[in-house]
Amino acid sequence: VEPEEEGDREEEEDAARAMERAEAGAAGSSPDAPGPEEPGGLPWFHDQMVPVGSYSSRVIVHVDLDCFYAQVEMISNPELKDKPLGVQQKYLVVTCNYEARKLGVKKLMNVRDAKEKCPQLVLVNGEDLTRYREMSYKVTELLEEFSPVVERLGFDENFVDLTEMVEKRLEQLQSDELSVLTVSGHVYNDHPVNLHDILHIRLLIGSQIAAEMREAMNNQLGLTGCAGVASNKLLAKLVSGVFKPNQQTVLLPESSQDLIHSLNHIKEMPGIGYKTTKRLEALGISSVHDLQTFSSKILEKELGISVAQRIQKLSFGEDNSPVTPSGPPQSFSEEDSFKKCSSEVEAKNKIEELLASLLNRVCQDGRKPHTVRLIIRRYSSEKHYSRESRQCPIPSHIIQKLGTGNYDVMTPMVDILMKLFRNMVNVKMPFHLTLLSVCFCNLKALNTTKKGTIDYYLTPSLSTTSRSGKRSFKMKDTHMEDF
DNA sequence: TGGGGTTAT
DNA sequence: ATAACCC
Repeated sequence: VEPEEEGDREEEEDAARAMERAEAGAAGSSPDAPGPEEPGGLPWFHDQMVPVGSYSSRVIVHVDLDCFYAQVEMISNPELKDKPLGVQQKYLVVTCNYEARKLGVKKLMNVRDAKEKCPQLVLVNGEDLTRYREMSYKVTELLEEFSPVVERLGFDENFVDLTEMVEKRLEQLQSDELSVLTVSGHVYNDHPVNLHDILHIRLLIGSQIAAEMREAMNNQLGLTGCAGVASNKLLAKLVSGVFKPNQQTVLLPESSQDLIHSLNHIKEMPGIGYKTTKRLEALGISSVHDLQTFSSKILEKELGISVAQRIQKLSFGEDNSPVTPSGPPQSFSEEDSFKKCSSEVEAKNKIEELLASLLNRVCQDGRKPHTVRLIIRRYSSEKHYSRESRQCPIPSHIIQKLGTGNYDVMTPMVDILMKLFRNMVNVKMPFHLTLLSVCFCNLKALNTTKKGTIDYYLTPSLSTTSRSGKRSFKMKDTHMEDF
């Protein structure tokens, strides 16, 4: 499939053009192409394989667990299994099992509406995410056994780049196995599979790996979910939802335009969120086709070159973003929302609760946070979404004591958080908060400072510039001396 | 709307 | 520190 010229073209490869090349090479029309039954043992496509290190069409799987929180609850308490079950946070049913969905319960439905629709609905409280988080990482770790390149998206979705794994299976494939190669699960739009098309072959192998992943999730963790296999993350994600509970779908390249045009509105395009949708609608853009055909120049002026180019590519089903291994989390946070918090004592109590949970989590993780942040949401009748935050470095003497669980780290941390609080909220004036959140971030693997060694002075992040506070590389944190 | 997460600016 | 995105 490798093009001869095109030396310095950008890595993003047009799926359609890759296809043309693949078809031209793979259709068997070339008179001197070796046949599938070639006695040399090498299947016909081996000479089409892409040289190591060059860009090629990828095989990506998107794995999406079915109603994840509800599944975890049903595993915790099997008596819930055959009942309509909703998971409640505050006055919302954030998710529910399929029994409940059959009876009309929807995600993010008000508890009152849900009970009205479905009086038999069983509700469990899901405000404590601990068990969901733990199960979520078990899933990611299981997938990492297949291939280490796993990117998490929320607690219940993962992308895996299967390209290398597929290449390996392709190399092991015997020519007599090729003719009996079959897809696992659905093919989007029932598009016919062409075993003479190398891209089809690779995606079929991807679909088999996806099936193995779902089997492993079910056998080892007792979880069901969907999977979508395609040539990039956008398409994999879109196609994973086509057949819904506990099924999988592969997208062949010829159907990618059908898939993206199956979206009824650009707001359904992953990567186009609330704000961008509003701005696009203001430009008269509402369908995928509208976005495809809209002037690139004007779009760039309106949204900035970065967003404009990215989302317009998305509208064609193009997405060159890599599957970025998530690894361990970048931050830990705990939040609580409420109708009203209007006194400092009240806030302090809530902050202490959040902090206590966080300290346990951070202790378990082993790494040390070097930054702490306090986030609030103020009451406002109309204004959607507005959070404010203050953050500061955690003093090193506190960081040292974080893992030990022994010394009292609560008191000094609460002091810091309350200073951040008073920096945001004028406690001498009336206030009305509806959310408090504490976040630990800037996590570092402990004790690798090499202090006193020559490395210490040769490592830019450790030497005096970043330690002298005011001359630091980026001065974003509120420093405690400023109070 | 909950209780989380991420990256870019 | 905020704003956008994701679940």
